[in-house]
Amino acid sequence: MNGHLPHDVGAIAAVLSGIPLFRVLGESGIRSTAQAGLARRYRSGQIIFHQGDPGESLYVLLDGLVKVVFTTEHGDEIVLNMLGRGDTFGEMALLDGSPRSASIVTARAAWVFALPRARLLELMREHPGLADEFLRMLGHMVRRLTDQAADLAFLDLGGRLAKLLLQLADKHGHADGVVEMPGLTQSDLAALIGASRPAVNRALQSLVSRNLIAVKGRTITLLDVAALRKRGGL
Amino acid sequence: MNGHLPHDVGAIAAVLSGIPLFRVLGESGIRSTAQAGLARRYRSGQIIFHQGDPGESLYVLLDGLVKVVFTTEHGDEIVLNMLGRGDTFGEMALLDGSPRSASIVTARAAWVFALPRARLLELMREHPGLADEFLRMLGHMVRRLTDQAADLAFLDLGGRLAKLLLQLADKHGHADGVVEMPGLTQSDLAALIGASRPAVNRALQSLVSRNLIAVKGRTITLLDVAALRKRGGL
DNA sequence: CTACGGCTGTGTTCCTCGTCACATTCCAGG
DNA sequence: CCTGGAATGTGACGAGGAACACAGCCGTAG
Repeated sequence: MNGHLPHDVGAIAAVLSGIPLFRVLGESGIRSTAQAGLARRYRSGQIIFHQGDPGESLYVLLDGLVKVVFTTEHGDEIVLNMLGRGDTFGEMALLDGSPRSASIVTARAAWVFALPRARLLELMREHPGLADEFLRMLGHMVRRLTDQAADLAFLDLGGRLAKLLLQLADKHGHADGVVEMPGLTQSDLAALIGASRPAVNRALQSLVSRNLIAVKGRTITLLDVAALRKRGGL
Repeated sequence: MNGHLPHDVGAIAAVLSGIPLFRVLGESGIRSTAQAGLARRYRSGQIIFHQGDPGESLYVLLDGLVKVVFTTEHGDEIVLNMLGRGDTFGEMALLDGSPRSASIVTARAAWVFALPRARLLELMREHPGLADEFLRMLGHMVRRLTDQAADLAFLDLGGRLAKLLLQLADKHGHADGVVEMPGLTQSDLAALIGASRPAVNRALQSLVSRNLIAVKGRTITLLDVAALRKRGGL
């Protein structure tokens, strides 16, 4: 959140051009896209959209961190993914016109770019390669979800937690092995691996006691990546 | 498997035209597609392709029943889906060029149509609407998988089984509520809901004892759909 | 500075379900 | 009509983790 104005087109275009999905649009396409959408800022803990809403925009997370939350009919929540700078969300409801399949909640302050559906469809007509990129992206999503299902079926809680920490460090970590996460509570970790909060706490303690990780406040440092990988079934 | 010759183009075209994905090709497109691919027959228990193989074809299940099997590095297997007449498989590896993400195993004799990648790409160039259909299909797949993940996280074994039976009856059932499945053992049911085989057996017995279902050999009849839906968290 | 609300750390209890072990039934092929 | 291998039905046992309950902690807002 480097002090950019909400609608600094240059800054928006800069982020967009770092995303494979938009790269196919070329320099000029990216610039006009940046102008065709709307950028907004959100404080931590806000809801960008709700599961069940009609889907009228594609979103790009220009900066910040958000949770993808799926809620069952009974109010149970599972966090499907954490998204960071450069990630997109809201594609699914757009592409097939169905309601939003999950909610998006900011885990810390976020800067978000929204591209209206109509403009996206135009872009897809002008740039046939864009559809291919979406196919690739959805394909990747399908693979991630099948992995997640397999993990839930075959890994115990400790294994899922170890794997999660490795993934978080890989995707959102700062220096090597440091997972800093303002806005990510142990309850969130629990919702990410389908477990109860106390159980996650105990699993973390167990990893600490074996010197696989160190926990200080809300920052987790991975001390023994090899052992964690083993614990996570890799 | 109504005695059609393996390469009966008319019969193939008939099945293809019942599939939304191909409907956008129009009558003539379907016919030429039917001729551009290869139909094969498989016995029960055969493997159509292996997870990890390169993906060189899109498949359409003209008739029969197949399992989509995902195998972990340790050899544990989860059945991601059962596919029947008119379902397609093998899209994913095709669309992004990555290896097959799961194996396909016939659960009973099957008649399968394979369309080579090159021909599919041609079709997508000629018919831009085809990409949209794939996007819709993948979107649907993503939704199914998130549901499955939520089920694994929040439903107990009995609930997952009840839900599974309802889905199987809905998709592959004969008359109302009858799930007949030659080739689907209780081990397969277990692999579909991420549970052990003995546990599935006991859960079935439990449903029988409460008169929610009847089991005779490998045929399951749903007696009390409402109660099953409730048990499955619907 | 103090108070309050959310997060974190732990104990206790109970129940689900995995694992192992076996008996029984079913079916296909000799 | 046997016979063997696979699928099914059950029992016993133990571990993992959910649910509940509560005690320290830590920061933010009065």
